[in-house]
Amino acid sequence: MEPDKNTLIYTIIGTIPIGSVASYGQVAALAGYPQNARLVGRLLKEMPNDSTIPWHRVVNSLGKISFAVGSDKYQQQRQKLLLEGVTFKNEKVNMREHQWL
DNA sequence: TTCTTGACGCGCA
DNA sequence: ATGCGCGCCAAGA
Repeated sequence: MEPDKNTLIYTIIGTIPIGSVASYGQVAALAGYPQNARLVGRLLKEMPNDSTIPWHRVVNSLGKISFAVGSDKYQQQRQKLLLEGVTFKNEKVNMREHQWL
């Protein structure tokens, strides 16, 4: 396997503090891949379920969860964020208060 | 090997 | 605010 990008990305996501969120694009940029937000999404999708990384703190640039509203995954992520004190406004995170960086 | 997909993002109308 | 097109690029069919 090629742990390079993966490890770096996972590490970065791991540094997102509780109560805040980052966009796929931001994480990608920090990892040195500006322009490739999809890379982040793909890795998260293929990440092992037993991993402890806070994947739920990653949302799209609009502050919305990248899953169909009402879907199982959507509910899960929303719930995790709510538990950390993240507030929403019409299915969108209040970026003004929770945006990382 | 080519074509389609997709946990994205940005510029423009 | 909303929709559309295009760029990105690895995985799957």
